[in-house]
Amino acid sequence: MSGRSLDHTVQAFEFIEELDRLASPQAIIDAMERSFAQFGFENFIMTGLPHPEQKIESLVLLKKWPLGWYERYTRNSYDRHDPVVSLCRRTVQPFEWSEARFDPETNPKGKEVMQGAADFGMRQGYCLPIHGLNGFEACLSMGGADLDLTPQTKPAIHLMAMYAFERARLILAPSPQPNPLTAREREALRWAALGKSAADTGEILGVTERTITAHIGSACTKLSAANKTHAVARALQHRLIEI
Amino acid sequence: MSGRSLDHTVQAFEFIEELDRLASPQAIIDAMERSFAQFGFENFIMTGLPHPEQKIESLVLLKKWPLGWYERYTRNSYDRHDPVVSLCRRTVQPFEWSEARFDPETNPKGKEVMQGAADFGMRQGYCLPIHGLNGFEACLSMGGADLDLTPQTKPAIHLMAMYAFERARLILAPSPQPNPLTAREREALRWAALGKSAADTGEILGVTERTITAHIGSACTKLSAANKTHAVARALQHRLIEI
DNA sequence: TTGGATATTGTAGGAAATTACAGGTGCTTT
DNA sequence: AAAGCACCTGTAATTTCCTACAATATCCAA
Repeated sequence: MSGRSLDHTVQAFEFIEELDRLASPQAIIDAMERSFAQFGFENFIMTGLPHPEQKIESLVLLKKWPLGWYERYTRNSYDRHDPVVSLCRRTVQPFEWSEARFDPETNPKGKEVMQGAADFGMRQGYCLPIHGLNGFEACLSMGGADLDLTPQTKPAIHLMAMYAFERARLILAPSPQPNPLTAREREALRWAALGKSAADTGEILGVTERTITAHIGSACTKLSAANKTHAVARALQHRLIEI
Repeated sequence: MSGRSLDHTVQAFEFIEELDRLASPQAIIDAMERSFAQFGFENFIMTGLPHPEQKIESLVLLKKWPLGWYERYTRNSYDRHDPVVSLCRRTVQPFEWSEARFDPETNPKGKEVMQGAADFGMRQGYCLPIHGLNGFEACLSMGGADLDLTPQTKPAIHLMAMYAFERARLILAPSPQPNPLTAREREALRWAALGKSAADTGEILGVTERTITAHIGSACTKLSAANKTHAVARALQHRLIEI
């Protein structure tokens, strides 16, 4: 192992040790800024990936990101066309932005997004997808003009990014919003997701079919769902039920 | 950082570099045996987590595991009661076996499993859960009599375990199964997940309601789903559709 | 060229879901 | 005590879904 790689290695573990002592988002940003700079990263953003009805702005945990680019990105909802976001949803392994292929036919804005990032000084990038349980999706995406990405440095970056994300998540852990569904509504949806009819579920739970129908209807209202299938999809998406 | 931690750090990255050159499962086992020994691990097993109808034996990727314990474990289907397996399904972060709590009331065999492992020389253990994209669940579980688990060594073990798993997965399971659904079936399910009726979707896709019904029916057959809601839930769970 | 997969559409009957209207019980908070 | 919420149930009309039986067209690979 070369001396330079060894440096990275040691600094990666020192960064992780340091993380445990950081108590504020800004402290994490500062530490990341210092430690990721050795690999050429000038910017980074840590964010959840939005559902269709969500905006990415509401899911950003922390960032050091070109302001102009961030504004243009959010204004144009580029996350819906970003090849990096798309690949992020489809893999659990970290990847270089350049590996995020896209079809210009079906996604004409893909090129626009990648070019925009380059215009703001991020010609290269590295992205760590985060997949939690039940479909929680997030990422730590890092960019720069000239990166030091080699088979030696990538694992170090990977490790640093993972622990940085976990630390930020711990600190910023959004106050857990209470589940809007009642226990019965969740049960009714859960059995529906498993293919049971209202009559089936009623038998399982020892109530009438009519009661289950009422619970499903109530859940549909709360979830702004058009029907049972829609409600189940939304409940799964938002991890309100587990199957 | 202490000298001892530095050793671990360097060896972790050397292990990862070495992995890329390993082409057989046995070579991975040998390398893991050498590299994990420094942390006190004498045994390890890399395995998928079984669904209710599966046996864990069919999902083991590779192992260096006490044979007597493996036989007793599989014979008694201990994986259905193992607190480590249970926690593995519920978290994405690595954990010590001792962190896997269980309620003796609802899971009387939990104690039996943990004691059994200890009897075979594994009084302590560390487990890395693996959660893939299609609801795929796996883990790399490692055990020993006296482990060196500290805030310094854990990230190194974590990194080594991740890359060892990924390498083994590459060698042993090179071809992920293609999406069993056709493009039309996915479209039909996607619109259903968004709350559209068959008639709605037919209008959107420019075909008749009957055609959408046929696609949904076909998807139900392929997914062994009882109805549309069930099919959508399964498709979401296995990430066959994106909404 | 021929078989297989995919996509498409039809009819028809029964099952299930959705909605509207209406009401009762039990528990907790104000 | 009153109000609010979760939970439970009923009838009835309407919509949507599911399935069984059939059939045609296209594309692609053996």
